[in-house]
Amino acid sequence: MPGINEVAQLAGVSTATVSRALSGNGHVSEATRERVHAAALELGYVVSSHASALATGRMKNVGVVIPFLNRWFYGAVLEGAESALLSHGYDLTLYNLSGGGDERASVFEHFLLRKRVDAVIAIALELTEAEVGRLHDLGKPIVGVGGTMEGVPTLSIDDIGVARLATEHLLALGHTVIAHIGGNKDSEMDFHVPSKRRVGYEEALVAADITPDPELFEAADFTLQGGYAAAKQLLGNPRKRPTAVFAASDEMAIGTILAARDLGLNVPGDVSVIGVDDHELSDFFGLSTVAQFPALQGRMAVDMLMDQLKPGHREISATNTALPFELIVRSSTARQV
Amino acid sequence: MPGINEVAQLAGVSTATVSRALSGNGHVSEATRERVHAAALELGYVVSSHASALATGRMKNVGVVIPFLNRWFYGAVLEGAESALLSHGYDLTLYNLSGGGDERASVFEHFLLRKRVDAVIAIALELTEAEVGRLHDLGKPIVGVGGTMEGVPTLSIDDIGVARLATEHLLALGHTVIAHIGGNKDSEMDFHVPSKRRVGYEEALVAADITPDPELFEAADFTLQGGYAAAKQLLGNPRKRPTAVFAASDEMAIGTILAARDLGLNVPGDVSVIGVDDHELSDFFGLSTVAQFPALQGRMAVDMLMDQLKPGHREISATNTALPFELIVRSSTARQV
DNA sequence: GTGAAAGCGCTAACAC
DNA sequence: GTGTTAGCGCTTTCAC
Repeated sequence: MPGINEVAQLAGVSTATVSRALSGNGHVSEATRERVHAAALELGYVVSSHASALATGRMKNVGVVIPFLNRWFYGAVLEGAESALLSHGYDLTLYNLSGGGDERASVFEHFLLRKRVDAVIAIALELTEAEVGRLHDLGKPIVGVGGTMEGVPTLSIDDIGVARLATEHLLALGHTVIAHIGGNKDSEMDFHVPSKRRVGYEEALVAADITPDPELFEAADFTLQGGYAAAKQLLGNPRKRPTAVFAASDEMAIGTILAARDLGLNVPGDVSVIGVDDHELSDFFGLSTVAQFPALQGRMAVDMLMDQLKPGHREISATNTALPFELIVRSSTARQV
Repeated sequence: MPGINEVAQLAGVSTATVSRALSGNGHVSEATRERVHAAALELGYVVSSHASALATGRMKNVGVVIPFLNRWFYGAVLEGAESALLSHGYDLTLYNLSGGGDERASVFEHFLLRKRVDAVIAIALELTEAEVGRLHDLGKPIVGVGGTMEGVPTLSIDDIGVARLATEHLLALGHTVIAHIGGNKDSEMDFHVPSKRRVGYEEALVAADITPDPELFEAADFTLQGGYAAAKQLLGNPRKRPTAVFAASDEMAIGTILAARDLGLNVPGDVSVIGVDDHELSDFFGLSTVAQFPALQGRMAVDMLMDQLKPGHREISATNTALPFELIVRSSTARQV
């Protein structure tokens, strides 16, 4: 493993010059620059990141904390963040907090704080004040995605607005008996997403002079299976069958479409279905949905972080930035006749 | 940010003792151990990983290279690897190679080699000899998952055996006209998985004295949509409709089930369907499958790596270890009457 | 434009 | 069991 010394020797310059030539910091004549690069290439030299990190205090590495890895949405956010980070020359150190609570404590105590990362992106995870404080004490910027956090710049979607938009679409089509499949206690994640979506749903109904009916609400766990079971309950009710269903996630909406089929109901003839996400399968199922753009979310988080990591921008404006969303109408929703 | 010096001062010992007490290497009296820990806690001290990495040469960090993030299978492998790594006190630095070819070169040149990682786990990615050589020159162990690689210990499933098992299940149920949905050129990933599965399928047929019929093969891209389209072709053929379909992935198998429904065919009454993976949705669809256990694969890869990272075990036995798989019979396969 | 040298914060011999 | 000290491999003033 060649070190900077070997390169310096081969190029006939000092290690300082090698450092300058390779990092681009400081002035080096074009001629020596080339000589150094050639020498480095010949020796297959690569800087030792710890040595340079030790000398500069910068790691070029950001920690990403995320609650799930094998769910489409989170995978997509992660993918967006990873490629953005890579293009900025940063590594991404992954911390998956799907396990229990002590795993979380351990990640914070033993990993994030070891100054191995320059900054942290928290996805769909609400950090405690203590966690935020600890990180900030160490001078590490944080960006949150998926909800707001005191003292932390965040990126989050207007979940109430998303739900209202979906519900309004159904209302505009003439539906009045609109059911909602939302979250249960377990899926009431860190930012109360399920609750907010239910609020948006109810707001839209009220705005249309319809009183929300608790019987038209079913809780599920945001999975296809859960949506299927919930939809069976809703659509199987002979007394009060909804003509439309707004599911808080596309996976649950797809479960709803499948349940409708199994009950002999036609979508959208007998029942309209709309979800949230624009899941990779939504197009296949012709599901109308309110798209959020997870990969974009990951990329935006990285951009925000890069701003904060720039030497100048020291004052963090700990505000929330709204994430875009968009109604996509496919064939699962139709006018109520 | 307190350093080891402050802790040493507060505890009234030398920095060496602090290091020993905190890392557990070397002997320290119980009394001072406690004093040091108390001091560290009071100051909120955490070791600087770069400083210790520079001093020891160990980073406690492994790089994971993976081709996809938002596909269930890969997410699950990653999840298994992440939690195993965490429990060994290692960080996981993620490199997603879903992008183009230059992204791959860049990851190797600029990231993996910066000695930020102690080792590399390559998932479903066949490293070139040059890549392996470069890594080994730097003294970094590698473990491969999903296929074999010259000079690298690997973990991989017997794809031919998997396919044979699935096909034999169908044969044993009395099916003789068995179609196969395999991969297309694009999905012919690094280890020729689709080709191997097709070979296994054909071997099983031949062993049962059935001549593989090219007309009963359709290529798809391993997605649900792709499987659906392929199945439509196969099951829509009025002249030679198969009574069973073996899909090379569960997602394609689920697509097949959906296609059968849309064609008015009953599964398993009219057509039996079997896949590979044991995808999270397979149980819901009653899909018979040959399970592979992605999270376990991730964990096993980490275990192999830890063995190699142990001081003693310097000689790498670059052999392949077979991964377990298992037939799971659900309701999508039945006796051909 | 380039070199010399002083660290960055820790660990690991080596003494005691 | 504990302290002293010499690096680990870079970056970055400060001279020249």
